[in-house]
Amino acid sequence: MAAAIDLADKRGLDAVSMRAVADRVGVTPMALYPHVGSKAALLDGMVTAILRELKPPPPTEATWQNRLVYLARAGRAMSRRRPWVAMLMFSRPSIEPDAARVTDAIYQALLDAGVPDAEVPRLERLVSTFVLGYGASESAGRFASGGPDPRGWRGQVPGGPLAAHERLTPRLTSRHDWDQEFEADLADLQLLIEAKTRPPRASAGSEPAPPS
Amino acid sequence: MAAAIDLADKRGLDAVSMRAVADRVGVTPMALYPHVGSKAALLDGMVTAILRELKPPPPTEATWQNRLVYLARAGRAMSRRRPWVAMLMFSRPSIEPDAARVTDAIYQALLDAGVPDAEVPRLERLVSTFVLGYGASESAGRFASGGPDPRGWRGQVPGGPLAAHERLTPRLTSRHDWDQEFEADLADLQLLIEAKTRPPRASAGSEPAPPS
DNA sequence: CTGTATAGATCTACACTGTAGAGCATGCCA
DNA sequence: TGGCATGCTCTACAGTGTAGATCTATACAG
Repeated sequence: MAAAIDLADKRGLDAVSMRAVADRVGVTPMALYPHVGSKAALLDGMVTAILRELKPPPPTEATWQNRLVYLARAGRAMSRRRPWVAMLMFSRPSIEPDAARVTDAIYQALLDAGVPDAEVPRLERLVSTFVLGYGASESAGRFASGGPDPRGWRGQVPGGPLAAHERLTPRLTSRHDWDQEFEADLADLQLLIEAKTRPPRASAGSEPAPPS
Repeated sequence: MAAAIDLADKRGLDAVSMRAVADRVGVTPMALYPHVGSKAALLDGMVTAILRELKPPPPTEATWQNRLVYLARAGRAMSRRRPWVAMLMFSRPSIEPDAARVTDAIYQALLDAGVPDAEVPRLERLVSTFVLGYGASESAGRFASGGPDPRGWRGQVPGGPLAAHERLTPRLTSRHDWDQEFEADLADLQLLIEAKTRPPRASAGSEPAPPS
């Protein structure tokens, strides 16, 4: 497992092949199979190992905000250190024991915040999905801005000009600080959580039907 | 492109190989290269095509809430119809023209909601990252619950029992409605956006929401 | 009508992938 | 000493993306 992780860190996830891992362990590819089962299981084991080395949740005495922010930052840090984990984690059930450990910490923070029990699991998924999505976007290239050259959206678009883009141009051309954005997002999510500590109310309004 | 998408729809993304696509087009694998450049470019082209077939944003007369919800639902619907797109989209810069079209619609909705210009791009990414993450989690298996059998987290965990899980057991064992959860998440994000329509404050005080 | 240029498809080949199946060596227990 | 299980190795197969050279059919100049 360690060999596989090291390989992914140094030469990318694509370089993690049975043969490469076996070589690094000093063994024949087929020797791995009794131990890891399959390539998919190997990738699974890699995230499990990473998840396990995620530092224990912060002490209970800290405020729930601090604990939540700590966990979120830890998640993002993990995904920056290993740009390959985020994508893998999307394909792993979040129920497995190691993931459940950190899930539980988030549950706890939300409970301490005063979120009603019925809302806790959903909000946990909301938060963790966002953190994971942010990490994946960063490391897989979705957030790649290409610098201050807005050639992408300025290219002619069939449906006419992009009004909002035009208006926001100054905001879009300046280079971006992704750390800062993440922190701002966390603050907003915190806000959202605080809003849920008050009794829930029904939403209003009629919405257009979604496309099938 | 259509052949590749059809293949992915019917036999999964892994079945999309140069040879398979070429076969379906009635041509030799190498004949594709002058047209698509590479396998990576082919996958890129697939999402581009999907993005392009995403219905045009709803009419401007609708409320911003309706437009936002419409777009979010459309995104999720897309990721349910083609379970392979969400993961691919994480590795595609969101700047490209086709993506920019829907990005612009979200910008517009946020602007109409009264979100200050400086916050709009970030909030757009917050929302779209979540929607994409939700879709990816659903279709790649992260949200796989395994039904009402909580064997996963109930398995012995080295660091002691999972207190919050224990407390939330009744909420966790019941089967889940992911449509409903998505809607609830959207409502929450809407709430968050409304909170940002008030002038941005430097500190993080928590004020109850005044009536609109 | 002929000759040639050119765009596009093809064929072959290479290095590589995950893994099934058979064979082989070593250590433990009777 | 024999039997046996465990763990490793070897070979092989069907598949991958794609570089390089070759072939073919079409369009156009004379």
